[in-house]
Amino acid sequence: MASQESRRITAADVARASGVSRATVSYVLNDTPGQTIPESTRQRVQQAADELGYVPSIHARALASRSTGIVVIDSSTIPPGALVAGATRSLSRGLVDRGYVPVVNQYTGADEAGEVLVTLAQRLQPVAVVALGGLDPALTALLEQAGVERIVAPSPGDDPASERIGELAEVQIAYLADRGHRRVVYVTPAEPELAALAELRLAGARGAAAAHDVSLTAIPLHEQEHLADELARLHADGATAVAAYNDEVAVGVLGAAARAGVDVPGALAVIGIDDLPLARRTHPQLTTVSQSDGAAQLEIVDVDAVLAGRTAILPHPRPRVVVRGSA
Amino acid sequence: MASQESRRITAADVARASGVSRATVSYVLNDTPGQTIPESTRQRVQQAADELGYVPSIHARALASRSTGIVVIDSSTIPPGALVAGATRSLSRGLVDRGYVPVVNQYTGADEAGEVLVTLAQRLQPVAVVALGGLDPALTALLEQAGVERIVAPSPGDDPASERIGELAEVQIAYLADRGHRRVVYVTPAEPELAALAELRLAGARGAAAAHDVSLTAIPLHEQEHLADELARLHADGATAVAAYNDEVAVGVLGAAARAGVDVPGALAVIGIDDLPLARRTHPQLTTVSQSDGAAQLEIVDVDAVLAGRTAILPHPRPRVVVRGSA
DNA sequence: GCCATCCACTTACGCGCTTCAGTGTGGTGT
DNA sequence: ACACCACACTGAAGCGCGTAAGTGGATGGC
Repeated sequence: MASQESRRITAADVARASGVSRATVSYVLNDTPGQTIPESTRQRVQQAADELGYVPSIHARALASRSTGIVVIDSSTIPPGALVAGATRSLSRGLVDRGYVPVVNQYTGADEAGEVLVTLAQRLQPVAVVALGGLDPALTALLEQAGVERIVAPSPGDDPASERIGELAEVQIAYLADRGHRRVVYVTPAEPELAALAELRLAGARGAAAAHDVSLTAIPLHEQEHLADELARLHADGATAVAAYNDEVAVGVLGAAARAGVDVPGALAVIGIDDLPLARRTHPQLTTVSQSDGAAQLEIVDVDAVLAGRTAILPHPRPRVVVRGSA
Repeated sequence: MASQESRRITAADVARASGVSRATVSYVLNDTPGQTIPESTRQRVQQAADELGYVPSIHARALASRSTGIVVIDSSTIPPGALVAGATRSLSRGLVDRGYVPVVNQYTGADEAGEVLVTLAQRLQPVAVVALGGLDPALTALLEQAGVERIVAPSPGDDPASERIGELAEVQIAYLADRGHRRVVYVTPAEPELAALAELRLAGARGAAAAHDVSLTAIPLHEQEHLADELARLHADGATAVAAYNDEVAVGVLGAAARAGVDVPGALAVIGIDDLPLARRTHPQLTTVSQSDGAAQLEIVDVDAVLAGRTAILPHPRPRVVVRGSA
């Protein structure tokens, strides 16, 4: 069933069409410094390229120049949201305008070790990796080993997302302890693919609980009816607060509490993690731990600065509690 | 400041280490059919590759075999959400396991013409593009022209996501009309990047409203306090139901209603779209329009089938109302 | 008038890989 | 004893490009 298999247009085609050699085509199209090329030739080549719809092969380019022009924008260590989306978008635009090929690696909630990122780096051999959410030293090392020249991350070197996962739970517990809660329930997600992350969070929570002298009970996010019963029981048992694995789980806690008729925050305080847009939409609005400082921070204006590695994108994303109605 | 620039490990290194030729290395590592290679050699090569940490260059591979192994997973035509995230995740996993390099192209709300997708296709020369949200014929043509061999889209040829977007709103309105609601409020998201989609939804809703003789008022998802007031006012004005752009917006509506003391579903029915896990976590639980026959449908199990183009990824996702507590 | 420059190019190599077309060796069939 | 063939490989071409090195011709200086 093979048909006209329209061959890819190469620099050789452009050369033929404009009556010069391939080298000249390359020099013109890349504005190679140190070459003197008259405007007339330049235009002829340019026009031929346009007319033929020539698109250089990044693969051949990568081989020849050992530099791909690919930039991986990694947001795998930071949960999605408007901030990340905005940063990704503006960065992508800027990169495309400069002739780079941006490739994004999204947050999936299941790439603890950054394997996807490393695989991508190994296979695609990007010139740069821009990690919006930070990178731990181990990952950074792996990326360097994979041959990535430029690694751009916020506050390079200091605590990576994987370490912060537990820390966020510590912040929750500390906050609750501070408000006088002594018996708190930790609700983890039911999805098996989040189990590993949940373990990290729980570890952090347990550490903080010990330090602050609060007793901690962990339960998974059951189906609403069941959870409502459980919450009612635990509350009757003396629990006065629940810390949720993240905001989405917290919504489930809020729902179950409402169903059980347990007043939030009066009878039970609830705190999440992530500060998703969702957190502002519940009733009561969700108190939560945010990983980023203020919205504007993430809008990347100076793409060149980012590429030069001079700008930390999310400087010091020190977690902080955003106090709303639920705790 | 150049240092030890650790050279990339190539197939030649593996060949040298295992005492065979580069050709043999290639045959072993790719399981090239039609070659007879004894288990012993196979193992020697494999081991050498492992020990050296050999990672083939997709760029060289692309040049030589005119097939990159890159698969673009495009969700630029379908708004983000847990469904898409899940599908993307499972597809990526499957692809990586099979030696492909998945590259995702996310929804940005600003790529109406699919330029990003086309650019990506042109530069990366993927073997396949998997469009989770469907593709219109023009785009498909452009991709083919860019040399993409396999283009996988749901129910190929028929309505792309952009058409279905409005249809979902029609289902919402039809359901509400059916339950006797005559005055309904449509709540759209506030994010500017969703404006275009919201317009599509609204158009569908308006069409259905006209057909079912219901009057429709559209408002954006304001900040909670404001929305609560507005909802109270609209309810006093005779509105008995609200249809939300999607489940996440619906959560905001539920929150505002609770704040305003408007009973759901007694005084005000609320219906969402997407059937996210979230929909089961609110109180009352959210009645919503599901795009898939049960959540599992979007989890792509058979990656091979997808790659072979034999599977529409979202097979006939006939929207249906999942009735829960809120409407 | 002659060599040095500069200009405007071209030639040719090699990046790391796949793959086609061999090549030598040992075993079978007759 | 010889042809034949499967086996287990190897050699080398070439994918599309960047780029170092070269080439021939027009100027310029002295």
